[in-house]
This record gives sequence, C-alpha cells and structure tokens, in this order.
Amino acid sequence: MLAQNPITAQQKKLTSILQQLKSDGTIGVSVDCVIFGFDENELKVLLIKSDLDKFEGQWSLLGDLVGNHEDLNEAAYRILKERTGMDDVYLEEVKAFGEVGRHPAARVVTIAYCSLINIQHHQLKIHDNELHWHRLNTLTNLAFDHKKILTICHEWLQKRIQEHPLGFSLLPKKFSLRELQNLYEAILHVKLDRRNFRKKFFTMGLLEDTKEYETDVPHRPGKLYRFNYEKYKQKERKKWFGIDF
Amino acid sequence: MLAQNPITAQQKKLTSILQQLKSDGTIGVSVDCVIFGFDENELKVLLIKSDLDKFEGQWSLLGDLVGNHEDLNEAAYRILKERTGMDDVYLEEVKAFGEVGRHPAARVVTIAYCSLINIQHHQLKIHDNELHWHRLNTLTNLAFDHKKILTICHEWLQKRIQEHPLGFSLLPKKFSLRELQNLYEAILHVKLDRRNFRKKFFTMGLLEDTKEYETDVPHRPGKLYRFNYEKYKQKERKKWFGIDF
DNA sequence: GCAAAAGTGTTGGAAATACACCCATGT
DNA sequence: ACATGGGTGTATTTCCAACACTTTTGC
Repeated sequence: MLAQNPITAQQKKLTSILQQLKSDGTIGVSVDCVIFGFDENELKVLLIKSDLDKFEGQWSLLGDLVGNHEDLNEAAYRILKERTGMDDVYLEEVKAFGEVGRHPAARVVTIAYCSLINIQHHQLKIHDNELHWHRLNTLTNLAFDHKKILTICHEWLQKRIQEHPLGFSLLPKKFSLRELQNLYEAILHVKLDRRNFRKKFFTMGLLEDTKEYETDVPHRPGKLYRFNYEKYKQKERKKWFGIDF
Repeated sequence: MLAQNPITAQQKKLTSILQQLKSDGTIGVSVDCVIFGFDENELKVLLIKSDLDKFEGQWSLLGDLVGNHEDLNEAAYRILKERTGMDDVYLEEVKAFGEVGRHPAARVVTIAYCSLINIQHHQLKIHDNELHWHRLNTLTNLAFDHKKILTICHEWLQKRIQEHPLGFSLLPKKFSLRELQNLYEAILHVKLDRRNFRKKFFTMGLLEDTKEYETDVPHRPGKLYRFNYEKYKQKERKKWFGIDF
C-alpha cells in the first residue's frame, strides 16, 4: 500500500469538524468549485469521488470548508491549487447555496465558484487523486445538491461568456477560430454560422494574428490567434441601455 | 421611557452570539438586505443606524445572522418582514461577501440580497425604528463594508432591470409611462428618449391599459398601465446568442 | 485528385436612433 | 391664454441573419 494520501487525511479532518459543527449548532461555510474544461469539442467538468458513506459511489464537486482566516476567494484558490496544481486560473463567485438540509452531516452554507481551466496544461496532477473529467450530458446524480449547483453554474457561464471574454481560459494561448467557435457552440449548445461568427470577432478587434498556423491537421491549417487582454481592458465600454425581456 | 424596543433586544442577543463565535473561532453567516425604493424620482435605499460602537453614527444595511434551521432566503424574508412589515416583496440573492476583516466583532460571511419595495405602501412601520430612506448620491461612508455591498447591488440592479421586469416592484400597481421612464432613468442614470422608450414597452406587449388616468396632476393626465406578469411568464424566450464584449 | 476544412462578401429585413408637432388638462 | 407634460410617426442608420463558392493542405 501507498502512504496515506494527503487528500484522504484531509477528509478525515473534515468529518470531525463537521461533527463539531453539528453538536455546536453553528453553521459551516464552505466553497465549492465548478471546474470546467474543454476537450474533444465538449465541455467537461472536474469531479471527485464522494467520500461520504451516504453518497458512496457518487461524484461531487471539489470543495472544502473555509478557513477562519481565509477569504472566500482564497479558499477557492487553495482548493484549485491543492487539487489541480494550478494557480493562474479563472475563478469567479457565482452564488451561495444555503438550504437547511443540503448537507447530511451538518448545516453548511456553500459558496459556488465557477472556474475555467485549459485541460491540456494539467493532465499531470489529476492522475493522483480520485478526480475525473466528466461530460456534462451524461451525468448521473451527484452528491449533495451538486447537480443543482452545476446546472446553475453552467447557465451562469452561458450568459457570462457572451458578455465577457472568459472563454479563452479554456483554450490554449494560441487558438484557431474554429476552436473558438466549437467552444461557444459547446457551451451554448447551439450551432452558429461560421462567417458571422468570424465577422463578429474580427470586428471586435480583440484577436491578434500570431502569423502562425495549425499543424498536424489533415486539412488546410487555420491561422492561430491570441486574445488581446490589454486592448480589451482599454476598450471603451458603452452600450448602456438595451431594455428587453 | 418606553418599554424596551424589540429590535434593540435583538441586537443585544446578536452581540453575544458574535462574541461566542469569536471565541469559538467559527464563522458566522449573515444576510444583508439592500432595500431599494423609488420616491420623488430618485432611487432610495433603506438604512438603519448602526448599533456597534465602532460604527457609531454611521448607517448600515438591514441584516441579521442566519438561524440554524433557516434557509438563506427565509432569513432575508424574515428581516424584511421584521423591519418593514412586508412579506410580498421582490427579493433576490446578489453575492456573498466574506473578507476576513469585514466585521470587527467576529468572522462573518454575509450573503447580500437586493430587494425592491414600493415606498408608498410602507410608510407606517418605518417610523418605529431607526430606519431611514437615503438618496444614493449623497451617502457618506456606511458601516462595515456596506458601501461596497450597496454599490455592487446597485450595479447588479442596473443590469438586471434591463433584462427582467423587476422595476414594477418599485411602482404602484398602476403607473404611467412617465413614472416608468423616470424609474429607469433614475436607476440607470441616463436620459432616455421618450418616444423610443414608449415604443419599446408597447412593442414588448406586456403593458395592459387600465383605462384609467392620472389624477391631481397639473397638466394633461397620462394613461395608467399595469404590468401583465401572466403574459410575461408565457412569453417565448428566444434571443439566445449575442456575443459582445 | 479527392476529402476536409479555411477563408471570404453581399444582400434584405429588423431594430435602434434621432427628431418635432399637436393635444388635453389645470390654473 | 398659457404652461406643462401627454401623445404620436417617419426617415435614417446600424446591426443581424442568411447564404455559396474558391482555396489550401494532407493523404
């Protein structure tokens, strides 16, 4: 047998803290990360085997209790770092979930975070733990209320990605327009017109031509682009007003 | 002297709970309500005199710790009910605030809610407490991080009101188009073209003509309309896709 | 030379904007 | 009669949606 896995040790500690909470009658605060990745033209989510008996065999989001001297954001970053080894990821708070019965062991309010990472860059760390990338469609029921959290984070992402340049976090630094379009189609679950899609991004003027091309593709290689964050930040925000519901 | 105010009693209890939390080293969970009203063509926010010595003389949002057997939403509704007497208000979660130092007495994570109420309907209850409606512009610094929470809720509202029919919660059931436009102008802080504004709302087809007119106005009275929630709910949602950032 | 995807423009319709005059009411 | 805001229509522009053929590369 291997030496005890650090994650397992951590889970034992967690259980004892939850018991403590329960007997105190106080409320625990946790953070759960919905970690999205994009691979094989599909949106994937990173899940871990649940360690609670009650949810044996089910998958759950990556989460942990928030430390006493730790901001919520810090806690979310810590979880990502511990589990994936990454610390330069996109991460944003989505919503709090606090129903009374949502955690079987104690009263726990959780803050859900959405994070986007590039799968290619992080194959390594993941093999260690009981972590796997799952397709969104073929998900059975998850532990806790994690299915609900996942659904809401996905909907949040669908809206968010149309108004902010998050998507690039899921792609390599240099990407083709085809990859970008596949990404949007996968997340929004729609088919988009190729010419209009290109026109849209070109007229935004935020894609930078790298002068490089795809390699190892069995067809004409596409140009590779890079997203220009600097230009985006300096871009004048207008478009105030568009009532519609 | 009057008999002790129930709110004051509650605050004392609160203080003792916070001390308990601090000595435990556990995290408290609270809810804060940003209650918006619309009066004299201005957006107002309902604040209470802070009861902490540290923030003496400053105003704060209406909030309370979440009970152990109480959902977050329930807690928010309870606070509104206790302070304003209302229970049919619009209420929606906006964001969690959990910085380590945000509460001087203990570690408290708060979930901010945005609520919209019609000022005319609730003059009564408010006189009892140390509650006042404040203009948004002329706000000095608030207690805790409440200024930040307020700003974020206002920005959230600006966006939200353009995509969902929340605004009507701030108006009487029957309202003129002028009132509606004033509301949007106040919240968004812009001037809108009257004819285009009307056209927009008429073509949405969700305003119902009540056949009634304004009274007591020193000019030609405007028609009164009612928002048709039924029709809104049945309305086909489309407009999927509009990338722009 | 063939398969597969890259790349590229135009057109018609819908929606947003800008804009000015007459009308109904209270004083 | 006059002051105040209510009510309405049109012309222009801008944005979005639909749509097909040629080019480049690997095999």
